[in-house]
Amino acid sequence: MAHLPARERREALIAAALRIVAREGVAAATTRAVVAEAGMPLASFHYVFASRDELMAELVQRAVSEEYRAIAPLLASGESTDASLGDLVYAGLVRYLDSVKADPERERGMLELTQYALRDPETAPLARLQYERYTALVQMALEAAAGRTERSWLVPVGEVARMVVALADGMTVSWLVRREDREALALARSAARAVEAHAGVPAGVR
Amino acid sequence: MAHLPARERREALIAAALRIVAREGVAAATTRAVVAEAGMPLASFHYVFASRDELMAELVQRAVSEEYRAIAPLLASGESTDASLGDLVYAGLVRYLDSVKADPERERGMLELTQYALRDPETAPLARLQYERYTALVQMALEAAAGRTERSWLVPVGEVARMVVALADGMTVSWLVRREDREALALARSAARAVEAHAGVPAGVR
DNA sequence: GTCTATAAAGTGATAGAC
DNA sequence: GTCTATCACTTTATAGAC
Repeated sequence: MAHLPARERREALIAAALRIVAREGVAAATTRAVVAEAGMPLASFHYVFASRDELMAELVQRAVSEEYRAIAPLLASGESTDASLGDLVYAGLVRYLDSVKADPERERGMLELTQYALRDPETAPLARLQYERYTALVQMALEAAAGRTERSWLVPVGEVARMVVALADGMTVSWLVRREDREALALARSAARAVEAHAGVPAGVR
Repeated sequence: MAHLPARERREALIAAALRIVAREGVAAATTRAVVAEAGMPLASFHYVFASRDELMAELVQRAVSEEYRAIAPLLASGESTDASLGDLVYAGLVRYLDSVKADPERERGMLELTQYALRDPETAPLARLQYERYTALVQMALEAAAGRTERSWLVPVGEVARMVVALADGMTVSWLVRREDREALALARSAARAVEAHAGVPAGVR
């Protein structure tokens, strides 16, 4: 491991740790397992991290960032201009679900890291803050979707956003537990319709 | 610890372990910590459990049973006969939320145990089965609520039940992360209205 | 700078005294 | 039956050789 810059070592160890967390869980991400995964000697660990806790804090940060990335698809707009508001919400949920299904182990690891964060006083505020950012992101998507379909929200859009985040969370857990694609899609459909029910009609009854 | 029946020892250790899981997390529930919490010598542990894994499997079973108990309030019927379907769903969600708020640490521990179960091939099927039982329980409550208010579900009630379970899960995580009672109640309200949107009106427009 | 070797503490499990 | 004492192993972290 000759002369690898400390910055790169750090990144390599974080990447290795995230792989282990996804594959075997948070508990399995010991310093030894991490350096072995990265192909480094044990001493390299404390050369770039003061402690295992420091690594864990970094992992939590990456996890929330990754989740942020995963929820971003909700923003992506369908091109078809004749889509209803419910269609747009459904498409967003399906896209999010696809990102979960694309790498279930990673998603399960992310959930574990979120729970770990809630136990650690140091990183708990970070988790709370990030949860707010998710909601704000979803809120923007909902506002855009309503604007594009010329409809308006009957309740504060922030509350609708919270419900969508809760639904996405619940949908994720449901799929991770059951692994039933059809059920998950039906759930997304029901959820989309339920969300749409919070929007007012523009002209005639739908 | 003279002559305490093995059955009672077992129960005492399980109770002690659940307290530790709630207070400090799954990782902290070591054999030593558990027997210390129960005020027993270390050897008592392997006197009633073949291994730590056996204890963990037992904890997972208790956890899912406990969650079942927590979701049961959704069944409880309000006495007032003039409540709308949305009111009944809202009341159920609030009652569930109250049970979470009554002991947040316990709830967080239950979530951890559920995640632990998903990693353990031995207990994973149990978690999946129990998830089905939750949904069935909620479905019964939804059918009863619809019957009492003389309304009917526009989509298969099983799908509505899945959505309610997802919402309850998401609501739980949201409150555990944010600890904002007002937000949680608003979320419950939005969720109740969204659920009601899946029911058809009996006669006139509401 | 890099890494082997080891320290110090904690873990699940068990043998064997009473 | 009950529990002290201990084994064999793993963990985080560090000292010190090269």
